[in-house]
Order: sequence, then structure tokens, then C-alpha cells
Amino acid sequence: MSVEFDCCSFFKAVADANRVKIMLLLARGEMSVSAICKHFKMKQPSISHHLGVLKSAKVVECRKEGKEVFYRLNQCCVSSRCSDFMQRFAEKTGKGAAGD
Amino acid sequence: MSVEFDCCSFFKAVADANRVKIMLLLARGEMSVSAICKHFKMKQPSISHHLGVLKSAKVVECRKEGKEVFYRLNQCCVSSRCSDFMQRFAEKTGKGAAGD
DNA sequence: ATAACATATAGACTAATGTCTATATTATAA
DNA sequence: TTATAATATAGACATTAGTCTATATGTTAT
Repeated sequence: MSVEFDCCSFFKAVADANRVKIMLLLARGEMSVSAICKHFKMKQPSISHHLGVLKSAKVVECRKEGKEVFYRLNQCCVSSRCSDFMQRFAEKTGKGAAGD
Repeated sequence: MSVEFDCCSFFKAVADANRVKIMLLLARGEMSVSAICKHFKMKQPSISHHLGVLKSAKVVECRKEGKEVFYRLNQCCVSSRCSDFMQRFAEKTGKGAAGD
């Protein structure tokens, strides 16, 4: 029933080119915020903002080590959300499923 | 190289609860605009706007019949975009892929 | 305790998005 | 041709989202 809203927080998170770029960086392994910053023209608070959006959507996770925070991709989240979504729109053979 | 931007137009399109609801309706088969409208509180121009966004992203297609326009889900688009995206973030075994 | 560094938060500003009303467009009917 | 119905477009308005500067928080070193 609230499936649409649930998937939307994920899709909103990945519907930004800069956030996708962050995700692509993290797909190779965890990185600290400052390391991520080096790949962008944006200022650090903007990066932190994007990381916050990704984290709220469970797309990334983080751990603290000393003064640094290392972010990593939650690959399971990405694939489960995508495959869930795909399935929801798979061709039905006759019987409907979702209600109004 | 422009993969992120490309996928973003799709994700932007599906990152809205009302548009996902439209997609769920269309997953059962094609519908005219006025038929879609009956499922929402929004006014018709808003529905047309959302249909336009979905159409630009290739998520839906339409055909005209008399004064009505029937929209249908482009199921292939949904699944190919989702699986492309998943794959892009699949665990790499060592070699990197996407460049900066 | 103080300084220096890494990150997060707050608040301002701008741009993009969603919704509305009004109207234009296109197709059929009278 | 005129009227009616279905859809799209234009423009106004409010809300949301992205980026910035300034600053707060937390951690390590001196």
C-alpha cells in the first residue's frame, strides 16, 4: 500500500547525477568524505548533504574511524530496490494485483 | 560516460509517488487520460503533466484514438533501466570499470 | 587547554518541480 | 459552422531540492 512512497525515497536519492557519481566511486570500495570531495567541484557541505540523502535512503552506510568517516555502497539495497521495482511492473498474465 | 545523466531522467521520472501510481495502473493495460484521472484527486492538467514526464523518459507510450489518448506502460524500459542500473553497481571482483 | 583537522549542521539563496486556473488544440456531433 | 468533449499547453504560485558560506561538533596532537 505504501510501496510507492517507499520506493520513491530510493529513486529520489538516485535521481541526481552527482549522487550517482558518488555511488559509482563507492562501488569500488569505501571512501572518506574528503576523498570523495576530491572528485567534485562542489564544496564539502554539499557532498555531506548528498551523502546524507543517500544514507537516509539506505543506499550507503558509513563508519567512523578517527576524525574521518568512511562511506560505502549498500549494494544489496540497490539491487533489491531495483529488482522489487522491476517485478512490480512485470507483465501480469491476467489477474490484477495492486489496488487503487 | 553520460550514463549517470541518462539513468537520471528515468529515475527522476519514477521518483514521484503519483507517477508510480499511474505506472501501476498502466501495468494492467492501456488507459485513456480521463480514465486515469478518475483514480486521482489531481486535476487533469496535472495528470497530463505527469504523463508527459513519463513519456519523455520513455516509461510510457501512447496512441491516439478519436479524441482520446491511450497510454500504456513501456515495460521493457522499466526493466532494462533497472537491470542496467543494478549491474552498474554490482560487486566488481577486482578490475574497476567506470572512470572519473 | 589549545590548535588543527574532518565532517556535519544551519541558514540564505536560487533553481527545479508539482499543482492549479485559464485557454488552446484536436476530434466528433449536431 | 457551431457546440461539445478529450487532451495539451501556458503561466502563476507554492514547495522542494541543491549549493553556498559560516559555524558547530567531534577527534587527535601538542
